[in-house]
Amino acid sequence: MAHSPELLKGTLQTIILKILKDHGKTYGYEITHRVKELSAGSILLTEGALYPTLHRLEAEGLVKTEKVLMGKRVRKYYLLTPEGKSEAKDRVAEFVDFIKTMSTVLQVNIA
Amino acid sequence: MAHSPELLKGTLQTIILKILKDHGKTYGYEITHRVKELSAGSILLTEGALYPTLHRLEAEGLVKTEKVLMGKRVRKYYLLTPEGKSEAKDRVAEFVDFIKTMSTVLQVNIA
DNA sequence: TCATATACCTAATTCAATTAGGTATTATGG
DNA sequence: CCATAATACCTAATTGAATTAGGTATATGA
Repeated sequence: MAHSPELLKGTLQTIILKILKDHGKTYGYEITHRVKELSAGSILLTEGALYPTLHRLEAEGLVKTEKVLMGKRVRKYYLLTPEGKSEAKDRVAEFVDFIKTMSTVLQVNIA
Repeated sequence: MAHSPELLKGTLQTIILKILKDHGKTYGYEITHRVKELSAGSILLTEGALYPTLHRLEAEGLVKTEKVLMGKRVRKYYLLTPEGKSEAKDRVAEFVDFIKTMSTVLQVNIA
């Protein structure tokens, strides 16, 4: 079911950037649920990992935020900046490249 | 050329176990060169990463060592224990599973 | 009313990997 | 013949992303 968390390291930013690119503005809690759904439950992005990563991406200028009042609760949407969009594309391409290399090194067929 | 080192995190043990499984007994310096060659220069496994990992695998009982005297120099071969062989298989399978999941999440085709 | 879900967050810790060395032997080009 | 590169082992200190383990508050369904 769930993957070894070791392998997930280094992929969190890529996942989040891609989610934001495909889905447009998304709030934090929603991101964890989208990842869980897309991965059929095998990638469980905890909030302790999510929020620091989002804040890091924001500090790097790759995402920006919009606060929306929902009843008495403030919901914070995250969305890509233009640089974020470009970076999302690059990171995904890099990941594809990486798994191609790894497939060769590990001598496995990805079909 | 070289990949973002972030993505490599968590894959080092898998790479090393697979090299030892395919190649049989191999010494440390040789492992770095095999990985570099197999990856066409895009995975540069430094010795600072390699040796601690090999020692960790040894402590976990997945690899054992054989010292061979080459002239005045001691060469230390690393080879899989039976548990290491089994673990190598499992780790590679896990990695394949992981990239399948990631392909879905990132919506990319691996061909 | 009480647990569960929603929704944001952070502080402390962990631990693999990076950086930056150290030591010594063996080949090789000028 | 000598200096440099290549071979070959290693470790200590640091980094930094992720994990663990919380905290706060609102909304909802049984």
